[in-house]
Amino acid sequence: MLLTVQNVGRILDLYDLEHAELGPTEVAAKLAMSKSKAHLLLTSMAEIGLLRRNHGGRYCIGWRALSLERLVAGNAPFRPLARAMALRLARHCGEMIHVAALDAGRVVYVDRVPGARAAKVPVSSVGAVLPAHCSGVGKLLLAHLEPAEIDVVLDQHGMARLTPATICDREALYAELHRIRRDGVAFDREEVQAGLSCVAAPIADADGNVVAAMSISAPTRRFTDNEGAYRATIVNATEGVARQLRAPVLDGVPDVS
Amino acid sequence: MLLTVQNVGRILDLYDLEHAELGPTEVAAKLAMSKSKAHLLLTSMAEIGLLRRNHGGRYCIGWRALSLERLVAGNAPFRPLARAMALRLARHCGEMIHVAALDAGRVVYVDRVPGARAAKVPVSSVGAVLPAHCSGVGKLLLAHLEPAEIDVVLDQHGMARLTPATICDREALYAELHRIRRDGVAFDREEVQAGLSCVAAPIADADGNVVAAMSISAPTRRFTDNEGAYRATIVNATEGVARQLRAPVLDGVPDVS
DNA sequence: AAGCAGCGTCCTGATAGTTTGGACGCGCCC
DNA sequence: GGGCGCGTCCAAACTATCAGGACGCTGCTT
Repeated sequence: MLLTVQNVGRILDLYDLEHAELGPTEVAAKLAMSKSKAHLLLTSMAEIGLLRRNHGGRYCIGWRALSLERLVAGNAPFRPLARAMALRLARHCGEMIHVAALDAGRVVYVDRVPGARAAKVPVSSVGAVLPAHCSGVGKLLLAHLEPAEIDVVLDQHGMARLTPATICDREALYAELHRIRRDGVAFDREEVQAGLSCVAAPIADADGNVVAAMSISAPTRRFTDNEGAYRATIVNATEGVARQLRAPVLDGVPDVS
Repeated sequence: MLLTVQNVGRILDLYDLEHAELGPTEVAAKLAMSKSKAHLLLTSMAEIGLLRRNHGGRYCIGWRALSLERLVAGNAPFRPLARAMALRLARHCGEMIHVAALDAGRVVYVDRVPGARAAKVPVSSVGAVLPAHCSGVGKLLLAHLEPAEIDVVLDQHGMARLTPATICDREALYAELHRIRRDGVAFDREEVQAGLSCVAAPIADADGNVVAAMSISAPTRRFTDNEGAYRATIVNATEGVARQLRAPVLDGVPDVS
């Protein structure tokens, strides 16, 4: 691990919706480094377009993020398939559909399709990042990691409490992940957001590796009323996506890879 | 300029729609560095989420790009204003409207709104990156840099020929940029794409700095028929955006910065 | 109005991380 | 089955990075 690259990552970590601009002094204080080092990192990141220099020497995320985002879309074969399926699901059950993947131990929402009567989910716009120990998709993706990997992730990011229902005990989480592996689905009962529940199922690629997860979210009341149906629906949907991923031949056109 | 950060930038530069995956050997060859160094850079970038490790040790753009994209949106005050204006323009004249900014010497398309009869513009989806010496927005943004900066940009990225009309002579470009500064608008007459022309005008922030450009693109035939009207329209539109940027008080609500 | 405090920026020597080249194991193609 | 190419990993040589301080500036206080 190159230390300079690690510092680049730590600086990017500092940015969120409340902190859209940062100066050298602020960065130096938060990361416990010298001001000159912070300044050098910021100017260098600005030169490669990751950051952008504002009036007055403060730095915000650069336009290059837009072009990078464009490159992400193409190289994940599951993404267009999952999106098409999410659209069908949203039309079918009217709820909020999420597609998420694991990135550096955290959950990234890759896609989001609201249904007609979908619940407002404030924390999960596309690109939003959440810890993996809560949320249906998070626990599900975590459950399909190597056991050693799970510990690394938990050590790295901790187990913050988001609601009274969040699982913050490591042994309890182990048990939960075991259940998830056994059942093939993960439930989130108000662990992320009070009043909001969801059920998630895994999307496996052609090699059987879990590369993403899809979920149906709904207000807890409506969710419990339809729990069985939603569970069956999400499992069918993700298995459908996995089937398409396993089948490289579509419409008689052979894969050209 | 931190060398390691520069290398991160050079690796990101290697990715485009045709090269969505790269391995250490490929990177080492293209950047003339040792394979072990390329490998170390790739793994480090993967650890901070900029890249993502595929099956078989190849690396593609990571999910973090999605979350970064989300952070770009908020911190450019002109962006929502320009978008609203672009929507009005597209409805009004029916053509393709672009909003672009300069990033590390290249043009990044920040927004794109197609009108009802808009021409298909294949090269300019949001996040697309183009050299600055061609295209209306590119020349316009270039024209408002410091003269020394212009040379730096041209030295860095060259002046590739995209169509027979592309300006590839440096003196000719200087003259063109001078005209653009004088007239306040930049024309692109098939310099990027045969059959496609556009007119661009600058968006200036409260300090008078040109932070972005907006353009109306159309098939050359229709464009020349409406040239005067389009020019007046885009100038009015960008001045309208600039006026809103200069006025921190909107609807009687004082700015809370 | 002058002084002060805080910020971003830049410079130079001391240091520690980066770079290199090679060796290993693996899968693929011949 | 053998060879080739790839991704991965290791230890020493070296070069870029790091820390501390000084400068100019802006905005605020006294």
